[in-house]
Amino acid sequence: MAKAITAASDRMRIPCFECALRASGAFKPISELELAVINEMKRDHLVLPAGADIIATGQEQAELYTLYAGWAFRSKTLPDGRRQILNFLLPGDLIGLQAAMFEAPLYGAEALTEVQLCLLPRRKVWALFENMPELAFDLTWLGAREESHIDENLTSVGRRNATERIAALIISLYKRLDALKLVVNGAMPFPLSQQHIADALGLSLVHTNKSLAKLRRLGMFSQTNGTLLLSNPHALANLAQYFDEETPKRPLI
Amino acid sequence: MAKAITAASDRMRIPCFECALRASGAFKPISELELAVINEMKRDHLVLPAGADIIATGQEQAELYTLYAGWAFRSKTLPDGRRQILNFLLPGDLIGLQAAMFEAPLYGAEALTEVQLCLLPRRKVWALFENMPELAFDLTWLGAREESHIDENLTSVGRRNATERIAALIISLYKRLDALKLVVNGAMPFPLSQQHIADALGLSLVHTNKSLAKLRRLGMFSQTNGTLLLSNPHALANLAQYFDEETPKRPLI
DNA sequence: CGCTCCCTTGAAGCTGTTCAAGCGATGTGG
DNA sequence: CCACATCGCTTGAACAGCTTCAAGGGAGCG
Repeated sequence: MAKAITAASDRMRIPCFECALRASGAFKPISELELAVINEMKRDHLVLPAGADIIATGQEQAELYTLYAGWAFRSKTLPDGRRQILNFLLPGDLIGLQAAMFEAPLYGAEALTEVQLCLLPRRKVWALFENMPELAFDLTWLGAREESHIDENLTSVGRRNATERIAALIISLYKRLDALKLVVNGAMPFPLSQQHIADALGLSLVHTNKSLAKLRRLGMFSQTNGTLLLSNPHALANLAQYFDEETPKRPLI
Repeated sequence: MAKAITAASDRMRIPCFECALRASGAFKPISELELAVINEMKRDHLVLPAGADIIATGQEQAELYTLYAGWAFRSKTLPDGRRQILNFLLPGDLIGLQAAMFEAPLYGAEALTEVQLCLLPRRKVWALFENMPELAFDLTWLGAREESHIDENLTSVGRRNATERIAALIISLYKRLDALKLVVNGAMPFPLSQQHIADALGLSLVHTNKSLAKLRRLGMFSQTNGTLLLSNPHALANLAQYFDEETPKRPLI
């Protein structure tokens, strides 16, 4: 599946008019003009291998990206090395809006699988606000949506116990993937390692492993190399007390 | 200090030209035109008592507010009643941007002290994007700033122990209040109850109490009716491994 | 073959929760 | 003006959820 990566990043040319992601139908319809502006703004199409830094914490002047394919995550690391994963990023998600607004990002973003990124230069963001209010609004909308995901994460880590946290994480990913038409018969791609889950949920690796095993024993789901099969999403949502709906038809920039 | 509140909300008239908050000098300079537009947009100036709902979870079509005076917080509650405070809001902060973008808010916002609010009708938000890109940009900027606060909270709750969490919370409030010129000789207003702290940090009330006592015993700070006196902010920041800087000169809408 | 990465399992111990009780300040109605 | 309720803070004690330490196993790869 993973193609050979020679340099740190490969480049491809994919005009926004031929965007496979948009063709999935999961996104808000868009006018010809808006599409042309986005295409104009997109400077590059990058391919990065799993584990690559998309935004590094030290870095100045981080760019803005749209995740075109693959999974990524944002994280924050304390001086002594403790790491917290803030949220996971799926196709269509914006990466680096916060970083583009400030001088230096306060977090890092990393590719979790091989990813493809649409590069939207940060110095063109302002032009969007000046010339294309619809798209500027969409940008803000996507920022608000990301915030709502972190809100949910924070409630999980603050108020749910280990098994509930894992259940909530899986359900929320399931709903997001489902909206992207990436769930087939209850089976979803699941490239997270147990360490990723632990880092996202504020748990130790060992306890994450045991809680996952417990949920499997309960018959909630099964896993086979990179795929997770949800037998009963409803039961899992109940266990997690998770009832947020994924917002329908979001914009894609 | 607290004036008598007769109805659920009192109304006042404060034109943005006479904004005491802006006069504090903590905010980004603004053009005459922008100020006029904000003044035009501001429909009302509300006074709500402590404990009042600013945004209720069920509510549709929540409005957008700027907190003019007092403290508030956003929170999320699970079906079984467990509550997580997501972040605290101080003067100059926007309330309800996320809610204004979606149909229904996914969280609640509540006054923690008596508050004064500038009401910015949500149906005028779009006009801002169309006519005043500078202000629309500022709106997005403020959204990104709020997200960075939640990022920090999430890292606390996920990866810091009880005393570190409390230390980090106090330091971050201290820095924000300091930027607003609300700290006098290391003394800051501190209206949070221990229950608020517990709900914000994912701790039980009892353990919050004991951890607070420990920090006081360590000589980190002292509390006297609604005021917290920080003896050594640097030591507290070290203990929390908290080193984020409050971004200088933010916009005020 | 040996290395690394990820997952798994057992055991011990600590951090934080839950239960329980009491205290002082504030407010209210008889 | 006192009796009584409420609210926020405090403290002790028992328990449990989660962490840490330790060890081992399987799959993929040079």
